Amino acid sequence: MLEPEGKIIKILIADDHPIFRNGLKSVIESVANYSVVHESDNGEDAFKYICENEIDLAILDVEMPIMDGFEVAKQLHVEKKSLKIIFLTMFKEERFVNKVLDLGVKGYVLKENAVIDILNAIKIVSTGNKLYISPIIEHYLEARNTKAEYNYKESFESLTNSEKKILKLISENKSSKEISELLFISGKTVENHRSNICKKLELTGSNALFKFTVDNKFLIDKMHF
Amino acid sequence: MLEPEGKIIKILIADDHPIFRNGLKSVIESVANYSVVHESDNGEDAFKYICENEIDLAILDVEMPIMDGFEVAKQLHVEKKSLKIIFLTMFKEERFVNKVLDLGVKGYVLKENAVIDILNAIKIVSTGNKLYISPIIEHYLEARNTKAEYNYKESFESLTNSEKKILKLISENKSSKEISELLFISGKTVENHRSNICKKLELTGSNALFKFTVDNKFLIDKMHF
DNA sequence: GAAACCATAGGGGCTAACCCTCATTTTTAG
DNA sequence: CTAAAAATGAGGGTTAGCCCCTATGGTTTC
Repeated sequence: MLEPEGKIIKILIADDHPIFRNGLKSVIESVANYSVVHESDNGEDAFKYICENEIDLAILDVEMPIMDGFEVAKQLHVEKKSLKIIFLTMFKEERFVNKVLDLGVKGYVLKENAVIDILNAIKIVSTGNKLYISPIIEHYLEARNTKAEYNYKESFESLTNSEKKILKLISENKSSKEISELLFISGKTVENHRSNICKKLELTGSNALFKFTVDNKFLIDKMHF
Repeated sequence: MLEPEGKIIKILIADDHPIFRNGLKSVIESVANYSVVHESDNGEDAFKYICENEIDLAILDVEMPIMDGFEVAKQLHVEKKSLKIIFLTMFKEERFVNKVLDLGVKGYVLKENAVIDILNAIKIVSTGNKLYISPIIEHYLEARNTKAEYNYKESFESLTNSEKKILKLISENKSSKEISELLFISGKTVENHRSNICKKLELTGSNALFKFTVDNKFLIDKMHF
């Protein structure tokens, strides 16, 4: 493993599993000019360290306590432009990848491919402004792009605050009656909102909305309003 | 880290994340008489190795390709009585712990506590027939035992084959009409089955069945009929 | 062969959610 | 200030699923 440049690349790793962190560190430091300068077991600690110290690259686990990888990236990329971020995750779901790219994250590496992929990812991401995504995920994306897929992100943004509030409660398995009692509004209003949500999300049929919230619980939980 | 006995304990580790495996190995082998004799990145490989070789302890990730930890344990504990099994997992859900204990698995360690817990677990499990469960999970279990919990496993077994078949299809988001067309039976029959399933599972109210299948998808997928 | 169980099927009632349309008030934006 | 957008409410219709009942033919079991 040789690198053309002698410059030391300062790396932060954040993952809540100490054993994984250990393994990751030893893989990374097998390359001479890579140095792991800080380890975090949660997103908040990583965020603080990055704000207060100069580092080149942050490798963030997506699933972490306190702040997850998404949160950290969201807070960071506005202020720190030189910083590169690589996500480590177990999820190969497409929707994640989209979200990641929106945040300005440069790398997306699947944990099960980590040994092979992480060094490639660091190399590509740290030398220039290029993107690295685990090959297996790229394969996924290609398959995805062949079929025209409805863009839920866009649709979510077309929802009003009331609609989002109600969508959230539907995802928590609340009936229209329960929602009306929680929000101190008429049951009829709730039903009207439901109806409008269905229209905006292009959902039709019995229970379509609840089924949608089940399938997209992740996105709904992350919804801000 | 001193051990009273000089006997070498032969350990197999199975986890689909190579970096985690590396880290785990180095933690384990920091103890003189622990030796990792084989690493697997999937359950099937682990199963085969264990069948063909004499090892003392298998540390299995619950989430693995081909065969998961549950499958491996299920196949093994009948034939190999001297073998000890420790599960490594990210899930602290109670239902998993119950399932694990039923299989004769001796250890249950959460990945986020792995560095501290795994060596304790190996020590306790390998010296005698004792059980080790990550303290944080034990805390969970205590809380759980105070409330009387409905036993779904029992209820599942009370379902007839037709009912199970239909429950599976409901979990796949099929309507009664669709199910009737798939099974070549009247829609009314499907509704009767639904009704009986609701009675057996003690579910009432609109959509309760579908909500149940969402919450218990894991169990339904494992259902045999 | 009676009892029990199962799969099948239908009648009929009820409700929650979906689906229109319309109307009023409040908030927001130009 | 005015126009658009959002939030609230309602009337009225359809449907899927829940729930109660009965009933018939087929197994299994004692």
